[in-house]
Amino acid sequence: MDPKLLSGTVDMLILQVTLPEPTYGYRITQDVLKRSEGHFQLKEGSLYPALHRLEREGLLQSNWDTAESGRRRKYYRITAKGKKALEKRRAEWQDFSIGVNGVLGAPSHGPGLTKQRKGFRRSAEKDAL
Amino acid sequence: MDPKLLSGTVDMLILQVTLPEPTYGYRITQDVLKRSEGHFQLKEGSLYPALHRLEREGLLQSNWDTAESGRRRKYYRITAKGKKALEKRRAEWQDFSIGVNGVLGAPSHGPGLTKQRKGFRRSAEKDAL
DNA sequence: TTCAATACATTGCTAGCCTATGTATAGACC
DNA sequence: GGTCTATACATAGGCTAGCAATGTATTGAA
Repeated sequence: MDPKLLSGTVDMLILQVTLPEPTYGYRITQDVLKRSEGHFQLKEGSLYPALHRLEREGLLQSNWDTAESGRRRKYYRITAKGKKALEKRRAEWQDFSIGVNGVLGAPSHGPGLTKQRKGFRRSAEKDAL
Repeated sequence: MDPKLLSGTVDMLILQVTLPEPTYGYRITQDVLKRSEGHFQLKEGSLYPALHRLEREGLLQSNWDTAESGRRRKYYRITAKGKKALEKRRAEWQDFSIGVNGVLGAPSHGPGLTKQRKGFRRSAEKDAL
């Protein structure tokens, strides 16, 4: 997987997985790996700077806690501002995805995609492939 | 549109639009803009370096020509190597797209992420292809 | 005690998209 | 002629963010 592709989606992915409940860095990597069907292996060098960035921007809040196992973990929870930002980024992703698939001449589908355009993409498919 | 998202797809998009017939820089920007439903405005500062890069890598070949209009244009055509690379990048894009949509979750009935559940997912990625 | 997994963090590198800027021509309009 | 817009190619410099490499530390199993 070309790491360049991931660029710009990492924040969205992180916000998304913090949505159901507060979680912590290491678990986020496992979550993303699993939920992406093994496609994304979020590296520490990307994850932790991203978490710090998101907290700095007020999209996440954190607190240290110690699990029963005895391990210290920094739990992150999404803020109201973070939820709004997530909404926006999801919408951007939809647009982006539609755009790319439009150029590729492929149909675009995705979660929560409710605005399939009518007759969009007509010219694209005749010369695709 | 967050420019970061585009990162890593520009080459693929360019290769794709050169597939049907040799074309030139300015036209590529117009093509991409149109075929993406106005979502992508490929900037010169991204386009021309990308074209040079692709040529350097042997995925495109170019030649100067003068159109009937009298304008000098640099026409790019895709090479065999370029076609292979395009195939690969298309496949990568598919994987990537599936991965992101997997993390974002299943289509929510009634768009919005407020009614997110855990343990969704299965149906989302099937039709993402 | 040795190793893997868990857990957080930073430094420095690199790639690539963009803004800004530059050059030049064609065609339209006044 | 003069001016404006669209067309057409190109580069320099800045910024961002993902990554590899590295460091620290704990838990639990072999």
